[in-house]
Amino acid sequence: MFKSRSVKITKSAIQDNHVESSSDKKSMKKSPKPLLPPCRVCGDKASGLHYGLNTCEACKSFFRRAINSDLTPKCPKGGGCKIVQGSKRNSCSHCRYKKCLDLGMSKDQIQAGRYNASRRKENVEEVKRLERAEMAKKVAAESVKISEKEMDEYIDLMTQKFNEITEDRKRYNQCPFHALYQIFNLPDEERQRFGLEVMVPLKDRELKRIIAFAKTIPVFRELSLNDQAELIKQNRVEFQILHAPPQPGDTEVECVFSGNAITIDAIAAILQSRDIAEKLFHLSTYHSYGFKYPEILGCILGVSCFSSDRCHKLDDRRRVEKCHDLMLQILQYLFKREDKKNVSKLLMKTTDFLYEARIISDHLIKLEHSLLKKFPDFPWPNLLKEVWFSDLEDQLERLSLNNLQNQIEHSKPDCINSVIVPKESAVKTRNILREARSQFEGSCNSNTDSTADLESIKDMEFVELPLDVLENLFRKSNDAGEEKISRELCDTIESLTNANPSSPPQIPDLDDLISSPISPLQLDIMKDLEDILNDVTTSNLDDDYVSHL
Amino acid sequence: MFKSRSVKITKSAIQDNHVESSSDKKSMKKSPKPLLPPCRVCGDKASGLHYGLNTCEACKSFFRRAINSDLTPKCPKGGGCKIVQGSKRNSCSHCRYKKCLDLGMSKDQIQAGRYNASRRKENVEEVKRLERAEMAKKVAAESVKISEKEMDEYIDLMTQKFNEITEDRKRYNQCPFHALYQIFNLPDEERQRFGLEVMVPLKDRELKRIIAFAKTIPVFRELSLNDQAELIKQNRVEFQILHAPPQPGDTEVECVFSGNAITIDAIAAILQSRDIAEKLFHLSTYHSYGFKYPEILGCILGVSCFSSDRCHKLDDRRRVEKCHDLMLQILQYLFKREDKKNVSKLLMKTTDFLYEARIISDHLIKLEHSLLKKFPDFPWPNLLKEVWFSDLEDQLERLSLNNLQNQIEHSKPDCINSVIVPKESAVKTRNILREARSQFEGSCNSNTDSTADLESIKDMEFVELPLDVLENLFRKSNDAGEEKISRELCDTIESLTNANPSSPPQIPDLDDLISSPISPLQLDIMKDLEDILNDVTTSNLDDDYVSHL
DNA sequence: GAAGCAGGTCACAAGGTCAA
DNA sequence: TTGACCTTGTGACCTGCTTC
Ligand SMILES: [Zn+2]
Ligand SMILES: [Zn+2]
Ligand SMILES: [Zn+2]
Ligand SMILES: [Zn+2]
Repeated sequence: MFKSRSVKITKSAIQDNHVESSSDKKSMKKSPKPLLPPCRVCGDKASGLHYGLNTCEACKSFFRRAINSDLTPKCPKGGGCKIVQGSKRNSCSHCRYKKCLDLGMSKDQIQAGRYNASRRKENVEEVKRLERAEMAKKVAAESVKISEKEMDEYIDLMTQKFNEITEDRKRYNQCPFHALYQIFNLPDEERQRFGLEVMVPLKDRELKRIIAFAKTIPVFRELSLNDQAELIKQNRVEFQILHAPPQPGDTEVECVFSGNAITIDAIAAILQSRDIAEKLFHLSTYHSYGFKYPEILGCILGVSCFSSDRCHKLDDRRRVEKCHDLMLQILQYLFKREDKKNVSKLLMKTTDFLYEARIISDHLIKLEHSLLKKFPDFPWPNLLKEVWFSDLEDQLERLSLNNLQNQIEHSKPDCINSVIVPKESAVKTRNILREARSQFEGSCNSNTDSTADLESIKDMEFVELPLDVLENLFRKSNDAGEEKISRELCDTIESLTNANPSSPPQIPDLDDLISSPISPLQLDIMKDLEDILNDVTTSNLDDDYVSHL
Repeated sequence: MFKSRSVKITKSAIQDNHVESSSDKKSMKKSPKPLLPPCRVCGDKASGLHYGLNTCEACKSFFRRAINSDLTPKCPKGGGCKIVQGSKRNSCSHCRYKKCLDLGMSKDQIQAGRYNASRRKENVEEVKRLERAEMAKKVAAESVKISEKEMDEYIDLMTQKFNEITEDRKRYNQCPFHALYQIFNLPDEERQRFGLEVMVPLKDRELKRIIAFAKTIPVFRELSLNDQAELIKQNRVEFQILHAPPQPGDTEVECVFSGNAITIDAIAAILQSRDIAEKLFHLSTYHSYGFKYPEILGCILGVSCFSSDRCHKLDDRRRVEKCHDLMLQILQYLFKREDKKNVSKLLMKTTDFLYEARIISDHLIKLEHSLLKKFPDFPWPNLLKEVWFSDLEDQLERLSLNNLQNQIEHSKPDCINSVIVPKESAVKTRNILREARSQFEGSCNSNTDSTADLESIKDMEFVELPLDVLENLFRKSNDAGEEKISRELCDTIESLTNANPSSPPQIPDLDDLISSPISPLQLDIMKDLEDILNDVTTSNLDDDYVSHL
């Protein structure tokens, strides 16, 4: 963890700092990972796209020489020579040349100049895909011990519960999951509020369905209450997507959500993003792999219940990860049981399926936050408010801890006294601190950074925050979290735990779901976030800010 | 103390954090399409006007660098390097530079600021034209697939041109199409000649209108020049009927032709056939099916431009038929677009409509021939003479090869030494033979044969021709045909095809087509024609008619 | 104020160099 | 012969200015 430090940063200092930072950027840019898939010829680290193929420097030079010489791709040993990384790639130049040619290297495949956005994206996507495939392999390799009979039991259990919650969903919540987000498209605020009144109880019940499902999994029940709460909080949106994934429509531009056909344009409008709409539609392609049967969807839901990569506050992360492996093993067993031939393919598809659902859920969470901000005085149920609002905190945390901390560690620790965070986060930071009755002290300076090498942030504004302030903030947020985060959620989970395990926990009636209205003072501050952006530039961070603790 | 240090945040972190996804805003910005023709230098996607030429970013940058360096346009390899899209454009910078200069790129061609409307329109027009040409190529390559958007464009195009030629027709040729044939009813030869002098330029212009219309159809332009000429020649009379079909009159025995009401008796007298007059009048009944709107008539004209069943010398008959299908498909789409319920009924009506027009046109062609024969020394425009006269040849050929030859086969071959041909053809035969410096031998016996199976020739006079003469004749006619048929027509068509690909070809403008405008005063004498409808005499065919060719 | 272009920038690849 | 490193040309994207 960080040590508490307090450094006064004047505006001029920050200006200087910024100038320096640009030179830093250059020095940092020499090292940045190009993020390329490995050399297609030998598997070594690729240096770029050469003659139309991602290859290493060695293979690039080799091919250049090969095409300018009279080297033939005919191997005297028959052509079966393996071309792999290291000195082995030089074992047979004929076969190396042949492999280059077979993979499509050619002088008229040359690409000059910069990458365009799509090309870069392709590379990044492929690296990610490879990484995911690697992960899937690892998981398959180190499986937890569980008998087939037990796995059958697990599958039966989850299938049964899946059918139950699906039935409940049909009875009480006919509308597809995107209905909530349609509220944004309603013409006036009155109607939007009315839409909320309809939707919010459904959302609340949805959360309870998720809890009910998770609680039927024995290993889930054995986790600490905090961990159960955290897992449900972090995976709830994904769960909701996976519970009823879209099915292919009659036409290419249509998909069926909960029985309702809808066009991609409509979804794009509702979700306010064409990219996400396309990803959502792509989920329907998994329908043909059997991702529609209760057994398979139930198992996939089971897997998703144990995704720990978004969780930050787990009492026993290792245990959760083991459970996750277990569920994957059960899914693999199910695939094997149902379709022996395609197990590995189906596992791959599952990985992709979950990954895509995750991307989509990230977006949906943002939309939910917008709702919270737009209607801070709406009588949100405690449970919903807690879970949704907690996401905001988590988002900040994730931002700060996972990325900033990472970056800070790569620099000399004692040379750092400030970080640049997105303006928006700075505002949230301050608000959260205020909530915690803390003092927000010190100075902030906003600037634009248009030369950022990452495309998506080129128009974004940054705020420079003294590091100590951030550090305290993170600790504060963490400490507070351990005390009383997710009380409502824990209570709900617990109340379902007490039920007789032999008879599945009852899903409460709709009437019971709406809690008494609350005065969400905490949320008020979120309302004017956008307006406060200006203040940040001028307000001073107080040096004397010392956290209690 | 600590030194200042900034740490930049990674892209993913910021994207996750950004609630109002900026990518949405960008996707909104993405929608306005530049819509430009491809790079003139390399053919890649152009980004705008650079140094006076539509080029891609690459060629723009290249030229900028070239003029600021000591690069010469002298190629060491002789200058024949092809500069095309992709990595090939970098194969020879000298030639690339030379091509830039040759195409007129230069520093003083630069233009800053906005497009004016006209140049933007030029660009859009050219892109559309190129797209359509692409489509036309596709059609040629056997794929008759066409999108609705493309069909809409075709319809717009044809409707627009239909309106144009209709306007032109109104301005220069107020008289109905049958006015020409009224010449036969003029009392003396002097007036008939005068009538011809008035009518012939109008007919000439009419032909050019047809050419102008046909040339706007992209798939038509893609046909070989010979095929274009042949189609226009064979379908011109039909086109003329379809362009302004009669409209229902106030009474049953009246019809309105180009605004002039006329009785069926009068038409029968003019066309020298009551049967044809009735058929012509029947066309007016299609008025109620909507065969009066520019969209529909335009499309029907489009269909009629590709009727290949009267053509004998097509380079690529299959392609023409494909085009015909395409036009029918577009017409069908139009019907569907305008009136979903009656599509098949309307299509049936179209077929009938076209068939009846065809019958009528067969008759009108005969009348035109009579004119040619009656006034062989009239200064017929080359174009008209060629087209009209060629019809005679064609008619002879068709008659002879398709029908007579058929007759011959059904008889014992060695018992035949003569066949019966229409008298008219016999005359032509002799003329053609004379032209070809052949000997016309044998005797002719004239008789009438009203039982000929072809409707159009049932009232015609026949002559008996020795077989060997006919055979020689046919062979001669075929040989000559392939060499220099329709030179004038081809020239006219070609003159409307702008060959320069870099400047957008103009859609043929009718005003360019007419050499000397006709004084509308001349049209006055046509009024007198109405009164002189009494003398319908079958004038004798002149055997001594020798065509100048 | 939007559209549009010249010029700048720098990520990118081809090809050259040279020590191993 | 190989491959790490360097030089040079390229082009996707951006900025600032002009024009409408
Ligand atoms: Zn390699
Ligand atoms: Zn080998
Ligand atoms: Zn170009
Ligand atoms: Zn050259």
